[in-house]
Amino acid sequence: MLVRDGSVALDALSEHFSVSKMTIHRDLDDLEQAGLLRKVRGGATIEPGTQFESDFRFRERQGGDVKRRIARAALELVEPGSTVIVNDGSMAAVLGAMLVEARPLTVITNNFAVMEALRNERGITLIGLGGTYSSKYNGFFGVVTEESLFRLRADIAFISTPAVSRTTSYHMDDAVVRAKQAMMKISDRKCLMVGHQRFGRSALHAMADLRDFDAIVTDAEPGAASMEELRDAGITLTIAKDKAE
Amino acid sequence: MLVRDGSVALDALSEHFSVSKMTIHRDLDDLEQAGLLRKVRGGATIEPGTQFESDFRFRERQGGDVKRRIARAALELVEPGSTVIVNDGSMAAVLGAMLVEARPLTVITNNFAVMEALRNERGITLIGLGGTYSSKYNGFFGVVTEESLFRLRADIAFISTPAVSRTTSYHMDDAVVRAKQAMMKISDRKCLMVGHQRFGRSALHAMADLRDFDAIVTDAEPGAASMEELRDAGITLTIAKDKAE
DNA sequence: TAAAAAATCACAAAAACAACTATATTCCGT
DNA sequence: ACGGAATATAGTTGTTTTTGTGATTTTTTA
Repeated sequence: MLVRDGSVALDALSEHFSVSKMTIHRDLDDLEQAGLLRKVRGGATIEPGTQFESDFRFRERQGGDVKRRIARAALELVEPGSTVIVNDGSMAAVLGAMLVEARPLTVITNNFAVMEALRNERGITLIGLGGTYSSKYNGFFGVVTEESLFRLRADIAFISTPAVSRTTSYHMDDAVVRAKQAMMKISDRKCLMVGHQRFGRSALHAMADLRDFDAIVTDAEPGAASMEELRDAGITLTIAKDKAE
Repeated sequence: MLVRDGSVALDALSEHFSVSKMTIHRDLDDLEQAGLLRKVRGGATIEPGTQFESDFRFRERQGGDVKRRIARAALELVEPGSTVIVNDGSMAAVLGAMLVEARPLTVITNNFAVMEALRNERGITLIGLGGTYSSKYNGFFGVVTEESLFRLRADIAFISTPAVSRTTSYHMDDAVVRAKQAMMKISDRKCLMVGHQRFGRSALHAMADLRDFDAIVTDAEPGAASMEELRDAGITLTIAKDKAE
């Protein structure tokens, strides 16, 4: 129900499963503990907040068009023969699948969806990053991931983010931040991919300053306030045009 | 009753067949195991659940009979709560899918099929090993894999091999051998899984001496010559019995 | 600020589970 | 065909877990 509608009422759940509200409360508490949803008054939601990021299975279904546009614009930066890093996230997964168009390539990723998509493609050398699997992000994280990264280097890293406030990008999860930072450290060039609605949001952990990126690809101009802040900081956005191609 | 009504109450079944509720419980457990229904509090239903679709019980059916038998015997060595390593290969993949039965577990693997099977199972902490993906072996290998392993430790490692000659196991691929050896090094106990036809064969690279393993599981006795060599070396095989269970 | 709605708490009740006992059924050698 | 061991099946009892109820507190709304 959450994946379909984004949120549910407690009463609806109680009715649907014919159990008491108390039971629903308790079960939602458990699910919240497990990080699968966020309890709100009167029910539960899967929409992300500052501390909560929704399950990738939900994010995967959202805004496919926007993601495709941004990914396609990002793809322009990839030179055949180079080594590319793709981070976690559903937008990154879309880009990952497109990488076959720039063959031959070496692709480094901790994103399980990208591994699935590229593993049997000829002309793609796939280097998977290990670590502890997170089903929420559908990827690998942790010390193992970071240590593996420091044995490698890449020409360009594609990083995505759920929140950009002023000139800083944020993420609610510590381990995810560290993985992204490690990826940036070992790459000559860095490209940030972010939907225009993600501007003006923030989250618990700061991830990187926008000036650290060589390119910032988005699908449309964010609000005037954000634009001004960016202009002041001398940051230019690459706007992925409507499905020209 | 399920087909007609979609669900049944445990009390109704108990009354209808005039047996105790306990008996109904046990029978429903069996039927659930066989994948015919789903137990819910107070009864059973055939409505599909959310988690239910990726049904491991059916997944296990893929893979030859021999592999299944060896894997099931190997499963006996797994204690709930421990850390298990599963190496590459299709027999290992069959074992990997069975590991849900010994939950909770931490599973370390470079086997892509195992990652696919276990990644969304609750009660399984999946630690994927990174490295260069090999589509031939459907897994990850190379320096990154080995280095990652040395940051970890495990209670038991399940290693498979395509060739055993005298008291040594072999593999044709250098990188695979190194990964397997690294896995053995960081595990308290080691278990070798090998089909009986693989005895009396050899390959380019020596992998390990059979005496290094705490258990060697196979499906049937190999030829008399092999048996004698093993006996002389004081090695005992565990023969996985025919589909007992 | 009071009324209403929702969430929480504490305890009773129901259900599920585990361990053990009893009873039936099958298998085997004679 | 028989007795008896081995095995499978069902029942009992006691424990643990889950759920429901109604009182109580907190939060929201008017």
